Amino acid sequence: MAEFRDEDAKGSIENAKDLVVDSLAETMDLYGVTRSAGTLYGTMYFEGDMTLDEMRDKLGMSKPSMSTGVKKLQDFNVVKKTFRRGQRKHTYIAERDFFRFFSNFFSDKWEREVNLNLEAIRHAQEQLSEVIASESISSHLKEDAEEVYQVLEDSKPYYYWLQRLAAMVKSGEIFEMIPFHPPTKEEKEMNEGDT
Amino acid sequence: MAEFRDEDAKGSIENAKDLVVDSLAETMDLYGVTRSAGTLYGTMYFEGDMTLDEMRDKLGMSKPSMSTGVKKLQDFNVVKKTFRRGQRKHTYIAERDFFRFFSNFFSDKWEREVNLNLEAIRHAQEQLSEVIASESISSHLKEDAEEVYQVLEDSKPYYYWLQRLAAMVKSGEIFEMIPFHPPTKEEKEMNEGDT
DNA sequence: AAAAACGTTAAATTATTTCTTAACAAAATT
DNA sequence: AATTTTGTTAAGAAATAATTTAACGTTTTT
Repeated sequence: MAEFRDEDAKGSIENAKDLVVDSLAETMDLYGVTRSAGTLYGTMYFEGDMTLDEMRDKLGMSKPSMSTGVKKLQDFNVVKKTFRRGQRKHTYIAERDFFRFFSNFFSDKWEREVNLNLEAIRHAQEQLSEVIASESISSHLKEDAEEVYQVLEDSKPYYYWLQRLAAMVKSGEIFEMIPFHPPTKEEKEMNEGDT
Repeated sequence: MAEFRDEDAKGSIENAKDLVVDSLAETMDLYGVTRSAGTLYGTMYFEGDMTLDEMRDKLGMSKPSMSTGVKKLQDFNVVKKTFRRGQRKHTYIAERDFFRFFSNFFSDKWEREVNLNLEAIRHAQEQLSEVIASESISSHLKEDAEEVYQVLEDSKPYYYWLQRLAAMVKSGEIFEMIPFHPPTKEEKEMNEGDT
């Protein structure tokens, strides 16, 4: 009989973890990470370091899927390879500090955004400059080119700002700047709709 | 002859815009927005307000695609319906201020992340509490439940912090806090690899 | 009021992505 | 050195997602 209750309790604990794993997966889905990668991350979040075989057993998926999933999560900088003494298989560990998760994930994305777009803008402005400089082109078109040039020029401050933000997030400076605190009354109320 | 140069110039301008449209689309792809929605946004960014038919003509896609694409972008709060006087067709306009784009896009996502996960945590902790409170369960399992409970509890400060960040981004406070400035020497160097 | 135009929804097709099984390459053990 | 064991790559199958055509309801114009 006690045996039976223990089985129930075990299920309850697993169930509780699954609730959170699912919401972590949905969160990552929000940012364009596939649900299965998100589920893998969530699982590793609770299980600590794991081998590919352990992941496969836990998730009931194939080993190549685990391999590619881990790789993807490594690309996002939220999973790292670890050493487990006397363990032949590779082990991997998920970033369990969500502040660092945030930092790694978004600073990377934002840096890529900045580089990507500033480069596109540079090339675009080069082309536009040719049109603007050319003598044998109608003034109407030149004005068009100038207008587009200016629109691009005006967008640069945003990218410089984002670059700063990314740096501050990467360094952790942002976490000093915006301290965390116990939730205010309003914040608590926002999450007490359906008790 | 001048006619011909003008055609070239027109192509150059379109080409320059396309470069940036593509990088905007790739950027949005980075955050999980489909490329075609990103392309649509980029197009609207340069064209100003547009009707569905104008989008269809510009992108060479079907009207329902434009309709659903616009709807998606409205969900992200980066496109709004506008009034164009004496125009029967609906018109839509893209958010052209990237600061506001950032603000609308991320504050929404982050709020959803917070609500989603705090709710999951609340439910999970309820379940775990039952296990912890129960008399007829082995102490080993109770410890497990308590450990998981604590892990969840420890993650809450992150969500409260994210909630604050989202609020500051939404209100624009963050843009005062992290001012934008001309790029520093290092920042410029980062984007002058291939001139 | 009838006809036309517009936007959305539904159904079907197409394309893309994800996942698995199978084959391979690399590493470690015996 | 030979044999396992492990991880990744390749190819095929399955599942998802995106796109289009067609149909519908609504609004606007005449």
